[in-house]
Amino acid sequence: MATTRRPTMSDVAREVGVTAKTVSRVLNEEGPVALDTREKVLEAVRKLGYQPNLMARNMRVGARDAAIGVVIPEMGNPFFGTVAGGIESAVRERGLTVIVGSSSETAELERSLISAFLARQVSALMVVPSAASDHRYLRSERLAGLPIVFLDRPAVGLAADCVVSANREGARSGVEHLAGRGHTRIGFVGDQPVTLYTRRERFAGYRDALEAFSLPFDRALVESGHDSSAAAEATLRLLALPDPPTALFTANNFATTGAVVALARAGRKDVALVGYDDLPLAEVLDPPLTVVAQDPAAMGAAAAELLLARLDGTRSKAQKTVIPTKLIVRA
Amino acid sequence: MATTRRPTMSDVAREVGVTAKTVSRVLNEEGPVALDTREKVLEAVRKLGYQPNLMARNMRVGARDAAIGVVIPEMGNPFFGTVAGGIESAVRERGLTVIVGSSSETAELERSLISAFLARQVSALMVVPSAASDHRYLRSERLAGLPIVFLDRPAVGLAADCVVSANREGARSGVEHLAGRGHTRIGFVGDQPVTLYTRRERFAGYRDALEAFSLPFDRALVESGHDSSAAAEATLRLLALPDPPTALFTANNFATTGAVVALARAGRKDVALVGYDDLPLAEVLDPPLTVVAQDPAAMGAAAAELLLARLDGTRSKAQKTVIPTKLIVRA
DNA sequence: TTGTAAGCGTTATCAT
DNA sequence: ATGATAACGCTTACAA
Repeated sequence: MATTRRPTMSDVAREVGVTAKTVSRVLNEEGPVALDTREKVLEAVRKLGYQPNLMARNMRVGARDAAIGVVIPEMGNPFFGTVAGGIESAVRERGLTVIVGSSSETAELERSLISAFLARQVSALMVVPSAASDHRYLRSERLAGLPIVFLDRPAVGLAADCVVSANREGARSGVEHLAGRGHTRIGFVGDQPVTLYTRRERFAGYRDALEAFSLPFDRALVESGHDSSAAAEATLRLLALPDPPTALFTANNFATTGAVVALARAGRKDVALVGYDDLPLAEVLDPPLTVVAQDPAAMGAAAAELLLARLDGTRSKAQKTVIPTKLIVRA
Repeated sequence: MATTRRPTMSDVAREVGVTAKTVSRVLNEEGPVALDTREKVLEAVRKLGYQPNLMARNMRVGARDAAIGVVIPEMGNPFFGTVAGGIESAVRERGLTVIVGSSSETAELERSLISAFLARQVSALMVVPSAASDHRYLRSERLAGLPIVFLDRPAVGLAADCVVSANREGARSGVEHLAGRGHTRIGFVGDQPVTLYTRRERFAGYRDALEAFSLPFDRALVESGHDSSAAAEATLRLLALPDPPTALFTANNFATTGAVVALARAGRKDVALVGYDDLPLAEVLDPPLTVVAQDPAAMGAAAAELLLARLDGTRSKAQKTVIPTKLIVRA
């Protein structure tokens, strides 16, 4: 298999009998070109299957690559997938490409992904930070004018734009819903590690709600688990308590899934449940699941808007956009 | 805000008092370099915050970018998200970056994404083709030795590697499960458009099963819908039939979600349901949901393996890898 | 209307 | 052990 070399602009030029510059003119619709030269060039382009080399172009023009680098913790998580989709569609009409990488929630991978993006001369960065990461090292990039927007969780050690969910208020509304229905022992199943921004905020909202209803805080009612099977086990531990909770608040979609499965297996339809983040099948569960719904697509779109404004030269100080949540009562 | 220029290799060189080439030598650990020159260079790199420009490097080396372009229909669909995640983790240790774009299931967007990837000199392509697309235009790329692997659905008009689910056999096993339990009128709710490869194959499996059980085929029992609300409506149409089905086979995850919701709203626990593709909450539904489970992560990993082999120079003819499904009986 | 020369930030080649 | 020069594929500035 004679692996043929990819044709360059000069190959096209030679084919037609002109200079590379003329081909460049035709392709960029720049300056005057004789009509039949134009025709011939375009035909040669088709014939040779010529594709311009964007890398070379960008380098010469001194522009960055028309791509934005996006770092998310996991691709398989529909929450982050939807966020990434929101970013992409908001950014597409501007001719920007999205490069996505996943950090598996580790600071090392996050940093190495970001380096890879920077080395590729991306025009902007969008990052869902992992729990342990510190973003001081990005200061020089920010100073150099590279737009960076943080998503779902704010940056650490860096004043940068960010778009987050109304975590604390949302969690509070969910827990108050339970308290309002007479529950006094409400369990909390949150993400791991507990230092995660969203986990901390939602936990704070949980405590806010307890306080608002003058309910005592009991550390024994707080459990954690990163994936849904860990959350299921956490749920069982709570149910096995001497003085078990009569209601649960689960602080993210995996936690909710885990708790729903655990309760169903245990046949415990008497335990009330409110989850942070909506689930596709929430309404058909038995009992139907009340949730604090986020709007991941809106988060992605808002982040993209901020980013585009920065790319357009907006120089205002770092902004924090909070996307409201919505309590969907189904029980 | 003095938007400082990003330092180049020559900047580092000037700082130390050497030539760019020497800096290059240090950074690439190539050729002999005096120990203290090395030290000084590395310090200058740190001090200036120098980041090598990958675009320039790749251009000079004549190598393609160490990235693989992945085209999926939708990021928010956990099936494709998980597939993409499988690809990424399989490919990461080789130092390859994944660039993901979504085609929104349209041939135009798919093609323009692929062009964007090619212009960026990606090392390989991985594509979930949209329904209407034709891939003849990629022949020259294949000839030029660019590895291309098709995922979930084969290429059209192009002999290329592909990794697909055992659609026909899987669907057949699911429908046979229903027939085996005595159902003689089994509805089919599939994807739209009906020309979609996976839809056609799973439909063929449905017919295989009917034939195996000597059940008559009734066109009225076949419905379609692309998202879950369309599938819900399709389900209601089936139930409203004069001689309605007593069981349903839903041919993808959205169709399944839609049908589950529709049945629950109608309070129809008597209608049996088997879905293609597993759902996180399948086991806790009432009645529990029996599914034909796919393995999206395995699909991504298998595709990545094929791709890496091609990158390593394997020149065998196009391969088709079929990932088996598993019937999970829960009812 | 088209061509020539130079240069973007790297690395290959050949000197020194 | 290091440097000078050319080159990758393209575009800018200027000339013809």
